[in-house]
Amino acid sequence: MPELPEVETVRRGLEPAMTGASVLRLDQRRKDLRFVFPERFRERVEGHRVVGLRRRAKYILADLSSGEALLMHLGMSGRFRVLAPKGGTQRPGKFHHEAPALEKHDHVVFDLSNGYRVIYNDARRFGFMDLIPEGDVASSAYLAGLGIEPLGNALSAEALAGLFGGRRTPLKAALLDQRLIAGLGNIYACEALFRAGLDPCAPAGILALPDGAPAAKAALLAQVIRDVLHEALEAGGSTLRDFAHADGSLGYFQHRFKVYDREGEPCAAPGCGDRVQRLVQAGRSTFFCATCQSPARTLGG
DNA sequence: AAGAACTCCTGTTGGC
DNA sequence: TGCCAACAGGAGTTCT
Repeated sequence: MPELPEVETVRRGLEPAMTGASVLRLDQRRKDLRFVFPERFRERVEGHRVVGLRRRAKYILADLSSGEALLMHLGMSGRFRVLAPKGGTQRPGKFHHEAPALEKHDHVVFDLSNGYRVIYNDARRFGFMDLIPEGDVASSAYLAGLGIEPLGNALSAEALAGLFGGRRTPLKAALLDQRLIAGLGNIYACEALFRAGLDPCAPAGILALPDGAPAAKAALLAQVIRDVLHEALEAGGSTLRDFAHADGSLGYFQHRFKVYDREGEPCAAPGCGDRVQRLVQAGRSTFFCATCQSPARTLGG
């Protein structure tokens, strides 16, 4: 499920349960997810406090008092359930004795000193976890090559032109390339291109002028990427109130996508009248409106 | 060396 | 109802 807004929503949901609490017990219920768990995983986590919870791109990082960071990636189907302690959060050490039985694909269980229980569930097991010394996190193979965070000021017209300039790979593929922009996935790549009126098949290099300066559509694309991510974050955040029962997908279904997964439906643009089409790029479905995102409009903007 | 194809795994959906 | 193929929000590796 997770692209950047979903991962950030999950991080915020985990925060009250994990930040400041110690991991009393870690139950690792199989030897691997996408990769084998780190050596002595349980021993290296148990007894240590979660000093902070961060996010980089689609990774969640729990900084531990041991000096290591627990790095977690949700892959395609990873999700967390957060079970509140019986009697509320003001009763440290009280466990939810009536915790429901574990479910299929529950792979890791964290029991925390504040009574919360956090369960990682991942049917497809494309997710993974690792432990990395704090000082090596930024230079780790996971994070070192990641591109810019798309939520902040780093995503500017100039940045887009610099990253995409000269590339002949399709715009859609460039948006999915985590080495360029870190955090976009298939949904928001489709949605952003629709909002910007850009042809997913157009070469990424059109965002830069011949002299390398950003084209007008680079500013537009940067803006709509930020917009669509912020809107998705708000949709996720709106459900955070009862995140104690969250499964990570909360907020997700509230989104109303303009093109994603809407093949054959009318284009959402007023007066357009065309229908959303689907094509496959680099093995992934691209949804778009051939009228609103025509090559002519793409070049014109 | 860029870009596309293939790969991991399981669950869901849609067609017949 | 069963059966089977296609597809799924990610991303590393392997090909051309």
